[in-house]
Amino acid sequence: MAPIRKRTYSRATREAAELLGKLIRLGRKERKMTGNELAGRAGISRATLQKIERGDLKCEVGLFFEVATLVGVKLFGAEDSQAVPMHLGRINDKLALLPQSVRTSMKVDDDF
Amino acid sequence: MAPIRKRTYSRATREAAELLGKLIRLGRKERKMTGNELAGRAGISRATLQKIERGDLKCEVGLFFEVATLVGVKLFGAEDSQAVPMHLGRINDKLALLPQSVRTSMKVDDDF
DNA sequence: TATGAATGGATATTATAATGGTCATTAAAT
DNA sequence: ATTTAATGACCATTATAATATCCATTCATA
Repeated sequence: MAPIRKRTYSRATREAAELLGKLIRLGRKERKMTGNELAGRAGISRATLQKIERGDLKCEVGLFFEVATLVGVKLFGAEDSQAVPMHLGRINDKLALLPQSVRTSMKVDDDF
Repeated sequence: MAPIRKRTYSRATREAAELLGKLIRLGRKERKMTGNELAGRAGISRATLQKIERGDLKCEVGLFFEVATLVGVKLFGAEDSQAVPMHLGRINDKLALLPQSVRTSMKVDDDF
């Protein structure tokens, strides 16, 4: 009955999702696809596609990305299909160098 | 009991989420934050943060973006804070020019 | 202008994500 | 080497996203 959970999102988050949603809608229209067509291809309902194009933050990230991919929206400025895998490789390297566990140095015991 | 719904995602989608997740983990470690700290700041559970950093496609896009923002991961190659709003403006302009409704021209009646 | 496709929005139901808790393992700092 | 925070993983519960379906409206075409 009572709304138990209320989330807030930063402006950056809201605008990023709104942008992605509109890029998707733009891509869809450029390809002359209807909402039903795109939803069908993505394997989702038209209602969900509408939420995505509206930038609804509650939708699955997987659905956002899947639909974006279907209409040719490049994620992470991925010019070609190998950009993301390549970027992934570099990130893995950087992560491997970092300490595995972050430890906040418990005490600044500098009075020795 | 029986798994009713099974979704598949394209490779591009999976890799994009994996990349974003790792960028988040990298950003977190660079800032020397623990999982609990970041989860707390984002207002989510540690378990959910772990899913996000793993690139779990089932998580909310809003949570992905919120956490990314918190650790300084730039979405859509947004160098500064005004890049996304500016991009948004341009997209709105392009959308305004397009026909509001996509109509698959019923018949290719080109024998006139 | 008429007409039907396309869209926008709402709702009840169903599938599932997020949570909070627990336990085992790892590894940073002493 | 010891200690203990940090992490990784799992599970039952709860909150909620996705669906299906509906109706109203808009608008591209004939």
